[in-house]
Amino acid sequence: MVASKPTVNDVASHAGVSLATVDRVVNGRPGVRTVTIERVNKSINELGYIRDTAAANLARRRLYRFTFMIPNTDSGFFDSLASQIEAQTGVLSTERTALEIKRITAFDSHSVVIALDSLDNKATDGVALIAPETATVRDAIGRARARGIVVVALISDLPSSLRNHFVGIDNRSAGQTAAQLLGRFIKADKGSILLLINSRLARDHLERRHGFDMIMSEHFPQFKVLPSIEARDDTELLETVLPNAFNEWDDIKGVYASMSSNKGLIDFLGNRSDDLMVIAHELTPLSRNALQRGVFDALISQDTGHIVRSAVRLMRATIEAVPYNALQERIRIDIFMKENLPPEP
Amino acid sequence: MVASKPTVNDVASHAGVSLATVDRVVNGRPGVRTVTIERVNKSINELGYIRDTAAANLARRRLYRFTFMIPNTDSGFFDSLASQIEAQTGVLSTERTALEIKRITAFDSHSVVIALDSLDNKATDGVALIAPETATVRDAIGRARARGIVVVALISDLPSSLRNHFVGIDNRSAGQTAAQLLGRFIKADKGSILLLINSRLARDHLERRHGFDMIMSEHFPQFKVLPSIEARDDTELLETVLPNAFNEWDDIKGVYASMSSNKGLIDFLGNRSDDLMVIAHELTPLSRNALQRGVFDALISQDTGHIVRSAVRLMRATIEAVPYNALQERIRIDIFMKENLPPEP
DNA sequence: TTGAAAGCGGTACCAG
DNA sequence: CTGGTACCGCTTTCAA
Repeated sequence: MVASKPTVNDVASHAGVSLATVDRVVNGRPGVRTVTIERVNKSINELGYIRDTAAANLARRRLYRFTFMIPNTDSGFFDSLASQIEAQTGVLSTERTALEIKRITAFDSHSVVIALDSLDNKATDGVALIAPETATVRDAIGRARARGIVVVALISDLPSSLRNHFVGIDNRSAGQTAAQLLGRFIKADKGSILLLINSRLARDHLERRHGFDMIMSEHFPQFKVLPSIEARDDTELLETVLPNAFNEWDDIKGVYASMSSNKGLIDFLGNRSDDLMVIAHELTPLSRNALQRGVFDALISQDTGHIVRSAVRLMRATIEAVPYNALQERIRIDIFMKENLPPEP
Repeated sequence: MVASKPTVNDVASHAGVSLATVDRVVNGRPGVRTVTIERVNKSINELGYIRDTAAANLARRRLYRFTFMIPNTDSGFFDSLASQIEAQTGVLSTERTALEIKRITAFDSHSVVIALDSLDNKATDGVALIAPETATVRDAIGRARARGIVVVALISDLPSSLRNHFVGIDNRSAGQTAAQLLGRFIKADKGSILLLINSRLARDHLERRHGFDMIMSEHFPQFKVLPSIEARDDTELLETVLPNAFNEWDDIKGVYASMSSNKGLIDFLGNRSDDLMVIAHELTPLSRNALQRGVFDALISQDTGHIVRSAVRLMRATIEAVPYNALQERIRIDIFMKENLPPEP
């Protein structure tokens, strides 16, 4: 009964013009008189025409080629990100989008710069990047963009060069969330809190620390937050650094591990049995297991599937110069406890 | 350089058959000799063909009409669900799917039965249902299905009639999560905990209570969980019931509000100032505000957008008789605190 | 049991 | 500036 959606054909006949002209107007292509444009737009409004993007993509047959640059660190989180990218590859091939993964050396601007400069703008339309915020990286991003490659920041923001082109959680809020949970979980009425980060160059970890400190000093002044330990996702490094910390400070009641590889920490904590409260980041097979065994008390996480899909949408929107609602696409800060863990993939 | 994805045409010529035959095989339609089927499948595998669903839908031009039956209770949660359905309507019109909302009387099987029986199977392909688990509802679901209408349960499972056709959170886990949070948040070393539910007929609330009790007795035996109060999303009822409860039990240290309308509870708590810990369900404008003001300490929630999209995918998959990965589509149990609230919509 | 051909809603090239 | 038309990848009559 309900007339089906109007198509370009309906608009064309209603406006008394040809298909081609309607197409020109709809896609804002040049070569149409203003009066004609107005006539077509009038018909579009009157008929309530909405473009069928699926059909458009089919006809257009444009292929988007995107590269994801992921640190090659031994981290379940980046592995999960990579596997999500692979998982999306199948789905996206239907949407004329091809994804490629390039592993770069972690915490190394130079590696990022080389990877970025070697990008062929004939074979790559966009790149999603996890990188430290340094001057050389910023310059390389500028060069890639000058060659017409769209660049977005993943996980860790690069506001100096990629304003509004960031896909990831609000890390300050993540740090605040961790602080609130940890502060409430710790039963003792005083003590120290240990904070582990990847690297002082990583903006995401700095932001988390800021958020964490803010809540701690405001709501839990009875706890003392120790200086951050830089762990660099380095399991061996942690093997020496952690015992030292616990020797030096004998009243540690909580740990906030903001880094992306938890192996060293879990190994260390697994051998202890005290009432330490531990909050870590990112849901991975390792951290899931630690949560289930009670080694971790909660996890702050971000959905890697969401991140990948959002990054793709952001790159496409940028290329097509259509709006992208960053607020709406904002990645959630997930809180996981043993009880609300999602099923294993 | 990379040859583009193979199409039905490639498969057809590779297998030495026509387009129509490939289509028959791909879609499992009858009327093809077994040998031919095998030949086509062989080509499909060799070429790595994957069906372009966008093009398929375009050609198929089938329209799916789905109805969502939502309780008409004064609840921000159901409103949010309804607005998500409306929001999806635009997007889905592109995917040849039309959504309709029908508000039914809350907690009333009779209303559900009437709505279900009045569904025209010529105008409706599927219905997503929030309903109590009663015999009359089960029978009405049976009749709708007999008429060829696909039925799925939303939010609250109806396992007796809709095995594997449920979209919502695992409510037992949700109750466990609430218990774990509440138990950890409460600083006192003993006291009572108040539990509020919608209705004893609502399976979701029963499951939450079970999960809650399980964790409480196992990990927090020092707290006493009081009998559930049935609140029926009725603000006025709560106005009398809550003061009574707090008079009768003067050592209440925590509240777990499992119902979907929090208005009455917030009004009541807003006038008190004690160290009560409160965990409620569902992120709505009201509960968001309560969280921000510190009236609530945490929220257990489920993403209404996800639920709507998942329900649509489940109904479509059922109609097309293609597999639906319930595990993969499982709705997350979200935990929100003041610090990790998503931006307002 | 199979194939040819006409679309689905758009896009893009080529003429006029 | 505008129109005609041949596709895009797949489905669906209608005949053979």
